[in-house]
Amino acid sequence: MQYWLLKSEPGVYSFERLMREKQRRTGWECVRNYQARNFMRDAMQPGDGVLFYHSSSEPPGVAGIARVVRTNLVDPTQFAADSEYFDPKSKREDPTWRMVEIEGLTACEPFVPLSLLRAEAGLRGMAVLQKGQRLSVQPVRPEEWKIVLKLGGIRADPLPKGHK
DNA sequence: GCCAACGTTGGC
DNA sequence: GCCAACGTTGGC
Repeated sequence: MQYWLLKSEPGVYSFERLMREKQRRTGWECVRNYQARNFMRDAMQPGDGVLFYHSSSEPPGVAGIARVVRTNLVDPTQFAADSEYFDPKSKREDPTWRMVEIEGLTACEPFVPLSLLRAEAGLRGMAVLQKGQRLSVQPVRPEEWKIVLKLGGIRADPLPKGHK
């Protein structure tokens, strides 16, 4: 079991919106980056933990946590001709873009702003804090997961203890 | 709005 | 396969 950080602009899709979805679930559509695609296709597993990160917002930071429900699903937006995420090169029989389904679990209370993540010694190596890191799907270490939950006031980790 | 960092595109 | 040009991300 592994942990991940997923970025979303709250103006486009927020953690609050996820929590209002039927079953609190949504397909993580519209990712158009190969490295992120590969994580969703090859590495993520049902049951993995997700830090839901709000980017391009004031302030940016972790809004809540979720879990991975299903992985390596076909992103339908690549075939939607009227979508800005339409990919004319993608083939039905071999779709280029994949997604995962996630389920919202718990909001951070309080919200964990980026500035607080930066101030935390134990998070120095966290991917989202590294200069130039723009990837929208990032692996998170178990220690980092634990620290962020603590900062976000989530006392009881809702996910089963991971083991390597 | 700025701009550094990074990814993608396309000519050669 | 190189790499310049261009587009995007995302914090500030």
